[in-house]
Amino acid sequence: MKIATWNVNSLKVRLPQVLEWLTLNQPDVLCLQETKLQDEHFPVSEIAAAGYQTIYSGQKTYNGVALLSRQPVSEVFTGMPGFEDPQKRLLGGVHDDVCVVCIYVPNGEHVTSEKYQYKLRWLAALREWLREMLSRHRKLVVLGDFNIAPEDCDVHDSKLWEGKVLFSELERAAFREVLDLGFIDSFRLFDQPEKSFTWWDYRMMAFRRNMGLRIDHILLSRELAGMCTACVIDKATRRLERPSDHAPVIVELGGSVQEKERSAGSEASIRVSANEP
DNA sequence: ATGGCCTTTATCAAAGGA
Repeated sequence: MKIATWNVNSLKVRLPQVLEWLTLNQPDVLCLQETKLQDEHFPVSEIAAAGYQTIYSGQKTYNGVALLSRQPVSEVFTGMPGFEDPQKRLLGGVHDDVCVVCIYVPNGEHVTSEKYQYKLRWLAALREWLREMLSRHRKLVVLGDFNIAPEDCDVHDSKLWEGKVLFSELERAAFREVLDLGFIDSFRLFDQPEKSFTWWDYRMMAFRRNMGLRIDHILLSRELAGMCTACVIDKATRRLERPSDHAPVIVELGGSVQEKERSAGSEASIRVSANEP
């Protein structure tokens, strides 16, 4: 099972890239953020033509999240119960037996901004809600644009970013508190290239100079982490003409013991048949 | 050097993103 997240920075602009990306990567689930579309304008039929069902929660101009999937999603939810928020930043549901939560954490603007306080409130509400979700779903994935670089190695220049929004202590502490509920940062389950990032500013030739941050994440419950066989950042998509400023992140699941044995068995049988005269 | 770019909006300048 392949699950991915991508902040597209306007689905209207990026729709051709999204359709191309689906064809190329064949994910089971793709979560989108910053669709910036009201629900009545969501391109349901174009995405259906590519073989994907959709759930979405959008608004005019800002925010907006969506979940594209091969199989239908059940138990669909939008927003967090008990946290009234006109900004459309969260949705999810159960795909196969995996509960998927797609999030677009507030940016925060600046550490002295009222929007920063909103970001911290939003993250506290997320933590408490996820605590409850974990008690109900052993297979839970929380993915999206967290707008937080968790560690020094997730920032191209940690001295420069010290204390700044996206890397401030309070944001990083909030991220750790979510992990402490029992989530694993899938990207760090594997050896990764040095200076791996998911976002690069459009300005300053930041992408060419790899001046980025790793702020898009895929967090897995322990049970899913045990099945995870890969997590990669799709940097190639950031190189396209007229790109989003974020690159997609992809996890591969299904590495349970049974799955591994099954795939090892089929490889062996292929090898045997290939050796036959 | 405190900007640079991109997207949106009852555009043509300003806000927001990160």
